[in-house]
Amino acid sequence: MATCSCEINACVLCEERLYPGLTKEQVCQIRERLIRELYAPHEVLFREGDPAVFLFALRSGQLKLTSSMPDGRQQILRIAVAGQLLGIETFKGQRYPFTAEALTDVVACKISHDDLRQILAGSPAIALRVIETLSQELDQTESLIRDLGLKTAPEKVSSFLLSLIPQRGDPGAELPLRLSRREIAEMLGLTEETVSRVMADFARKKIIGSGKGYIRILDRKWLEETNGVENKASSTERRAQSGHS
Amino acid sequence: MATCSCEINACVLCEERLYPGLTKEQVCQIRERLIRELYAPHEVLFREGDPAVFLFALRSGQLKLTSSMPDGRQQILRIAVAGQLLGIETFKGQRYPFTAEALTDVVACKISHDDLRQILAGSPAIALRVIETLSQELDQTESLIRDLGLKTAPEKVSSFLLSLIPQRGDPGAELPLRLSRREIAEMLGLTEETVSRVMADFARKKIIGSGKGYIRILDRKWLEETNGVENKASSTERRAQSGHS
DNA sequence: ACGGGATATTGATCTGCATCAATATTCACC
DNA sequence: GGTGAATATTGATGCAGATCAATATCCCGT
Repeated sequence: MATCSCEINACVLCEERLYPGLTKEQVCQIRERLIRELYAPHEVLFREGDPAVFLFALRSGQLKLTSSMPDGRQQILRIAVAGQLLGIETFKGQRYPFTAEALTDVVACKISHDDLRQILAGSPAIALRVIETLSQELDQTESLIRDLGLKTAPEKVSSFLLSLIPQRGDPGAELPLRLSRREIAEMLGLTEETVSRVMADFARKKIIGSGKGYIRILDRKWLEETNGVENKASSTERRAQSGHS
Repeated sequence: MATCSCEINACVLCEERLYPGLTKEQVCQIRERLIRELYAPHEVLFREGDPAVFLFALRSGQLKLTSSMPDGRQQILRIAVAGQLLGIETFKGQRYPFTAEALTDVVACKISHDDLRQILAGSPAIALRVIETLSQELDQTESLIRDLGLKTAPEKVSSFLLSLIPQRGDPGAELPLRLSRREIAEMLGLTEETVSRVMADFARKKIIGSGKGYIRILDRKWLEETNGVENKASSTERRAQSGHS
């Protein structure tokens, strides 16, 4: 039949335009393999070490992906945003390598590995889309490595703050901050005290304005210089500004 | 025609069995888009910030992927091994996000983004293969984040040493060590002095034996405990504070 | 509006690793 | 096999950020 009741499942895997060569029937067959799920903030989609049965296509909202050590130390690997595919690291693996926890209300489509594999085998357009998503995730992850491996605490925080700025939209507007100090610390490899101190310092210097649950970037240029990634022209005297003693 | 002279280009993208639905002619057409290249140790395939024209499929050898800050601080993002695809992060991007430098003799197949896109659009088997590779790279990168973000120097070095052990083969054998102390440090977010000290300490404790250009794992279990990933209650169980959220 | 737990700020001190420094070893090349 | 440059080891000292500690503030349910 030409219609089915699966529209509610709309996500990165089920937009009709991704299947140019397929009939509506076939598209519906694909869609029926997807299970739409809703999660509230703090809900866990899956835990590190669990058998990896499903993948998740994130339709809306944000997740944090964390890995922890037996003694309780925890690291945020990445913040997943709408459009990304979760758990693809287990494409050939057995267990989820991280815990996925909702930061906001989340809508996600769940699908089994085997089903995804079949869909990919039959639809190059979807496969391309997945490759693009994975590329983006890899890029995002590599950026975090840069931050963790060679930046000082203020540089890390600058980097983090800059990452909050949306590509489109007013950069001077209030930006929602969904992570606690502890979570920011867990992302940047710092302690919450250090994050708090650095952000207080930034606020004192009028680099940012901070309220509860949001921040406002007041001096983006300063952050971009402090975060260290930008222009290589002023490389020589750069290090002077880092600590004020 | 049924034969062409492109066999020399064999790599992850050009194994015939990956194109089950295609004729030999078509496979040869794909292969002709690939350019095989050879690199000696220390040769650079491309530099961070260069316009990203080509992707590289690594056929044999190892590469280090590095990113550096204007003041010279440098971070190894990942060691790429045979089978991986390089520069896919730029699938939609403009510039390489890292420098790729050969650690060993390297054979790689070079291909333009557009050509790869066409191949992927026409061959789901290849696309699946690329997805698997990307998954592996993402997993590898996430592991490094764990090391960088929440491990101490000895834990980092343990982690690194364990990563040298091949899946198959005698774990007690001499393992080739292609990275200098400085490079190990650049990978783990340490200094070369610290790496040297930790490794000297490990050698003193008979955890490893070290010679020129190789190391030998003498006490793998100890490393696995020290690296912290497995269950370890021996040293500090008092820190575990069951704080969920 | 109140009380109590979670989260954040701020201060004082400690420490793991960086930094600075001085050899020691290996390697490349003639 | 000797000479110098790159790499590695080892020691001494310093500091950024962790840790410990004491409020302060927010948040939510009743």
